[in-house]
Amino acid sequence: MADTAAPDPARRVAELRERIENANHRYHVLDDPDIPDIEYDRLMRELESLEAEHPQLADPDSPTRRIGASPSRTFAEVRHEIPMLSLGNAFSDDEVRDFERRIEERLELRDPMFSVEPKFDGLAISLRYEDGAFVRGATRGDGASGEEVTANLRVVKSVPLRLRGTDWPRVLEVRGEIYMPRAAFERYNAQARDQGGKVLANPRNGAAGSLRQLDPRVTAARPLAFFAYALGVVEGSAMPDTHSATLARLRDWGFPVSNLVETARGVDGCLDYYRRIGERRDTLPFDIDGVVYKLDDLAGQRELGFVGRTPRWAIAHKFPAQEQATRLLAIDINIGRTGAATPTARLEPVQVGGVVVTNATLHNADQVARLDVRIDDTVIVRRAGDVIPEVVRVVPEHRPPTSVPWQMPSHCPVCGSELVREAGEVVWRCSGELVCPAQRKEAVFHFAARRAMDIEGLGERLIEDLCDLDFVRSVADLYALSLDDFVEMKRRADARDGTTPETAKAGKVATKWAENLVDAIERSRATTLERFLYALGIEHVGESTAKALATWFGALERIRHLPWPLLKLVPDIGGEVARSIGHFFEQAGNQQVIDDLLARGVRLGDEHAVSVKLAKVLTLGNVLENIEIPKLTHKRAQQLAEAFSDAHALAAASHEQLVGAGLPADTAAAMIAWREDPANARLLMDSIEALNRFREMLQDAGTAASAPAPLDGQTVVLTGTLVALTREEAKAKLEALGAKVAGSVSKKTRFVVAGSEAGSKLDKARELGVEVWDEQRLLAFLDAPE
DNA sequence: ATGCCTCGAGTTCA
DNA sequence: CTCGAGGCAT
Repeated sequence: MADTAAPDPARRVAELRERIENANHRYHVLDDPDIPDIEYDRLMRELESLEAEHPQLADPDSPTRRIGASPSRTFAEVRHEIPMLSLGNAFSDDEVRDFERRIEERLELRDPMFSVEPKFDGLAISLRYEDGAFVRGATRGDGASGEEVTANLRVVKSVPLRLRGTDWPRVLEVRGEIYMPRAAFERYNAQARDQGGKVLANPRNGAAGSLRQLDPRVTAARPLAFFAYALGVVEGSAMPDTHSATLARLRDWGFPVSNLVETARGVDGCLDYYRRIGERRDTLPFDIDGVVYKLDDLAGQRELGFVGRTPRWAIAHKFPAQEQATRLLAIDINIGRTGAATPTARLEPVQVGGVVVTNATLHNADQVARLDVRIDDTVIVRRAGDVIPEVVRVVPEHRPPTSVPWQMPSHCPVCGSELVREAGEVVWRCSGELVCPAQRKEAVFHFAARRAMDIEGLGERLIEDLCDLDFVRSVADLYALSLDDFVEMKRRADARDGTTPETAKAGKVATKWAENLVDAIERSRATTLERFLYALGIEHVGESTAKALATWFGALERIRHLPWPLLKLVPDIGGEVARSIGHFFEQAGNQQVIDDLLARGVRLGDEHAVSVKLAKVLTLGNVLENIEIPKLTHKRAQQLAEAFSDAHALAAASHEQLVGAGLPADTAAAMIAWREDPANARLLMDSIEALNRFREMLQDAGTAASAPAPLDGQTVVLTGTLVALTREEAKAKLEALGAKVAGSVSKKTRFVVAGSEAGSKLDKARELGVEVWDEQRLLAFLDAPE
């Protein structure tokens, strides 16, 4: 059979490629091999040697290339022109019935046909074909954009490199699931164990991890497979009008489509399918976590549309979350940044849904009481729909007779300070504040976080060591650390742990990590007021509040010594938040830390003048109202402010003068009595001084200040997927024009920008009669704001 | 007082 | 991501 003459290498190469791809298709897609492995290997070797002899015949789509190209540095981002969906979940028959009833009502029909399929437990991807050739593959990512993993997908044998047949569209995107068959997973792990390699936790993580390999040759060694189940962009040719026919067409083109896919009529057909698949679940060659029902008729799908990012025409019917019984070994207390004491269950390690679970949060003392979880209990652990393990309940039969209800300890396990609970609050907190090492560590961790000071490389372990070995007592100490300090710290940590110092092994050159850290710390010195305020870790001050403080007051000095009741002048800052900020700045220790940070070179590059927005709310009446003088209502405060042109005169006014200004006698008396307290008198004076100071600044800054931003004070909402801009970019640009970008639509919303696949927010906007813009209009507006 | 809406805080594992 | 609670409008 061998053509020893080999007259035309090009023709032979083409022939070999075709035969090998056919064999691949029969083997990997149809699961029906037509030639023995030995024959396949022989063809492959022949092709390899021909390609080596005749480099001009090389082709990136040759089957020999499936073994993998050389490593790439990182993954590029790929935007999905048509976003990749997430599905709504149903956990009960009733939820499926609701789903079906909604479709029947909206489309006014009975018992529609559904395409029903297993829900593969793998990794969703999108494959792009142009003129029949595979050109790009990407992970689902967040649905709007994912990572470009073309090289890794090329080595997956059931991914066609070229489409079969001829009638395919010019551009075709096929969506589906990459998964690792169970047998292949077992085989891989057995081998890995033998060779002392890394064992994969479960097939799903195996698939996900394999695709994210930077080196496709590693991916090639992992046994991955693919199932197609949906379309993305299609250009240049008509497609069938049902989902099931679409899948059949994909099959013809060479895509693997699971043979468990069926059609079913109405809810009964769906539920029947669910049960049949459920029975077979354990014997299937791959993991599934439920089944998916999709309305088969594509016109009906279009009519139904989306709610948010999930389609109304499809739903995932999940199998019950996997539950496991295990022993609860202990309940530890975790102390967070704010001192919150969170009970955590330490569990006998147990496999739940494929991963080993050893910890599960118990949320708070009330939750522990509700479940009546006790040490040594046998508990049921579940990895609910998503990932995070939770304790569902106790198995009372297995409870040891001597067990006693668990109680929140009275003192912090870390620093020994008392644990206290505010009236009406659920959480217990460590009262140690600055002295509690746990809180200090968390504070440093928060400070260094990406969204705060963004000190790259300063992670949990390092912070732990720095704090434990006393190199860092406050965040300001970070800025006094030298290269030698880091090296010395590492030496002591190694000595403490009895580990062999890497520095000793490799000589003194192994300090690159320390150099990087010193650099990272240096870089973080240049920051913004907003990030700095957030980094301080003041309770109730997250990114959004930090930003508000920064824009309204413009400079740290104006905030850190402000009588805290005045913070309430800023919208969205109320009593609780203002008090918390005040409490923070009242502590000398915190002020010292800020002084140290500034002295050690932290620079707030964006400090600016007070916002003119303050002028509107900065009135004597508002100030009086916000410092909460007893009996002084909003109306009375405004009235009083009208009567006194000189704020200082008001602060010193006698009972008679107050009554003269129109205040009822008892209100005046209450104010005088309140003022007797030196602390209150002081607050009044300080507030008035701050008021006058800001007024002057506002005048100096010039009332001629810039015209108000076009969208000043207006709220806009983004929904759906934008094409030209990312959501972040759009948000930044709108904010630059003075807008506030909110997450949900209300009557106050000025307009909603709706990208493609816009969902419930768009519905809501229409319902409330809020103006809706498309992306074009937004772009035009950003280009030339009116 | 009541009911949205948004923001903050906390959490698991690879 | 989910829950709770703070802020604000009704």
